[in-house]
Amino acid sequence: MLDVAATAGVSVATVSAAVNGTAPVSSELRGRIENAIAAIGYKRNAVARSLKTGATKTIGLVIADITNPFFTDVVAVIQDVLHRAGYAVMLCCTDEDPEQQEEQISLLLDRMVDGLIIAPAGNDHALERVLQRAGIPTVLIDRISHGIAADAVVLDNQRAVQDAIDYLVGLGHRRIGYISGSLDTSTGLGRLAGYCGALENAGIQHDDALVRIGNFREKDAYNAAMQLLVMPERPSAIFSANNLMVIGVMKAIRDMGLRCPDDISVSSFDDFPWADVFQPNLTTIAQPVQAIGEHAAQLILDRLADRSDRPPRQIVLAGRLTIRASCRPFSAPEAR
Amino acid sequence: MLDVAATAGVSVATVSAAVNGTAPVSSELRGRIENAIAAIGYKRNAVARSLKTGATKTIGLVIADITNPFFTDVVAVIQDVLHRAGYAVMLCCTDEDPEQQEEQISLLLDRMVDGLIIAPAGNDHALERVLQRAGIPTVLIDRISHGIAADAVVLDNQRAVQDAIDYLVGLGHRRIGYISGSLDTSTGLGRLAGYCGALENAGIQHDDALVRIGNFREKDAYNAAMQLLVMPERPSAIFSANNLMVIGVMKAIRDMGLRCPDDISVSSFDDFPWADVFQPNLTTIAQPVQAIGEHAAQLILDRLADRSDRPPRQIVLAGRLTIRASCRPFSAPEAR
DNA sequence: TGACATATTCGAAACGTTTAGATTAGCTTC
DNA sequence: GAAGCTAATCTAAACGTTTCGAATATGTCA
Repeated sequence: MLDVAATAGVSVATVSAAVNGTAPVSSELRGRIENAIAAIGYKRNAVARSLKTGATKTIGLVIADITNPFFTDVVAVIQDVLHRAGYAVMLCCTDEDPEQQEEQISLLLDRMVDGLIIAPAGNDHALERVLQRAGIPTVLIDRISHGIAADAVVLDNQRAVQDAIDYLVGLGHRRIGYISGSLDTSTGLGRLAGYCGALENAGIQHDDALVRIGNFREKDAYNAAMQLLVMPERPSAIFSANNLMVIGVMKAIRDMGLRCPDDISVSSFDDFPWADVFQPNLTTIAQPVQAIGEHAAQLILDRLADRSDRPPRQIVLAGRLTIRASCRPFSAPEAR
Repeated sequence: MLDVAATAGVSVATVSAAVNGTAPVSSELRGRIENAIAAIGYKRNAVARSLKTGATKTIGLVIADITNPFFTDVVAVIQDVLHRAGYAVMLCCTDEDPEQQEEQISLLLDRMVDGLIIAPAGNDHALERVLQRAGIPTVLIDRISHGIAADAVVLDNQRAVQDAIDYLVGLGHRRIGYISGSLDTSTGLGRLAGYCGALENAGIQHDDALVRIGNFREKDAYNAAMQLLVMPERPSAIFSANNLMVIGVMKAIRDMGLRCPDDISVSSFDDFPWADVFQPNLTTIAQPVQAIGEHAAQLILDRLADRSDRPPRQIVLAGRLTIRASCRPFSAPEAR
């Protein structure tokens, strides 16, 4: 900028004013400055700018797993909206590990991000303290962390799972296996509550043995499903609490020599773009990823715009049960 | 940091030395400083640090589409390696649009990233100039851009596709449809060359009408496949040049009332984690995503470590044809 | 013509670090 | 005991911006 000022024969203050349009500059000087900029190939140094202004125009985005299509779908729309608003996005993954989460958030805070969008892993109170201290706008997505009073956009997980289980019950299923996500997350908890609620409504006795923890991971879900499938009286249907886990469930079913939906019905949280064209065509709960992303981005932009301390807003969206062909009416097992 | 220095009763230089370990500090002062840091809750300001040192410890990562599982797999391992080395990653998406690409790169350059990992969109010479001017270490992944002399890690696309087409030819197929990616990319070109090469080797006359551009996008691929399927003498097999497009191909097949593999064989570039458990079990070319990511990260770290101007290294990896059940031996159409 | 408002432009002090070079203190060594 | 080292610490100048208040120029009005 000094070089520009020198070749244009003006002061740096004027260059700054011209570049940012923060103060009137005569067209004469503006012309000279623009020429100088073009000649030198000057680019404003965002780091120095950030140091002075205290704003990096960057948002930190913390999710569990970049390999999970649900998160990437949401990330894609968040990025889109924020870029349009002049913000860059710094993406970090926690692998569902609270310790890594803290590390990543610390890294983002070091870099002075202006705001944070987080899908919290675990239910650590550490997060609460860290965010308190950071004192920057934060919005929670997908999951909420107990005790953190922040803007959030989440799904009505309980309602959504209840719909799915109701559907299975309606097909006559009574012994329904449930592969749960980590119970350290609000999603894990909420979805399980939906399962339990639906069973209770239907007057079906809850059987602890039918609920297994898959930690939202394919591998863990595979093992969990295996345990379900080797039971003497195995479930006639299995519900998986997310997209990654249902792959594990399907692999377990295959490895046990069973077929879906002939031998066992399967349904899961999160939709797949290919579900319509690959068999079994999975019956899923589709999340409104577009809406989730847009709301999250908008919430953070609002907070960034007016620093007013309006009370946190929680946006709750609904999942949509998408019935395909992976669930069959219950039929008594012939000879197991 | 001044606060820390003040409460510890030392100079900022000493605090800096203690924090960074760049100069010896007596254990006496080190203790006082550590206490002061704990008391105040001091965190080093990375922005100021970057301004002074000229390094942001951040790598820009530019890909086409965060929604594409191939890219996210690669991104995941790159992030992992770079984080371990103390670098943050800033992820940007171009949507295969050279203009957006330039914008995103500009944004990263503004923020003074220390290096760039790019899967270039288009074959613009603009990119070349921009990178030249930026003068920071760059590694290209997945695709190479003509005329850019940079480190790169790519696949032997031609060889890989040739293997797949050889396989189809071996099954007796003669009219093989090809859904191509954008021919502005080296991957689009290389994969098409593999198709053409295999056909030539087999002595099969090339038919332009069998090659359609799907631009690596599901939607475009759907339309492209539709054109193939309404031909009077439609192909008996279709190869899709990436993962997103094969979904479009399958949808087209379904919408035409056909079945895979009964009526038509399908194969594609890029593997799916669920391909083993959903029918038709796709025969695919799996890319070594782990290796791609590790090499890319290592190349950039090497460049960052020694600024030596060693000639660019190009790492070429091999794809692996994974035969499943989506291709059948050719049988003459009965009554089409 | 002098006083005053208005419109531009400029000088210089931040922002929070790093770091080269100066300073000081404490030891050796002759 | 002076000279010379070494080790630890400090002072102060950067890094490239933004921004406040001062300075300058131009025009207007009495």
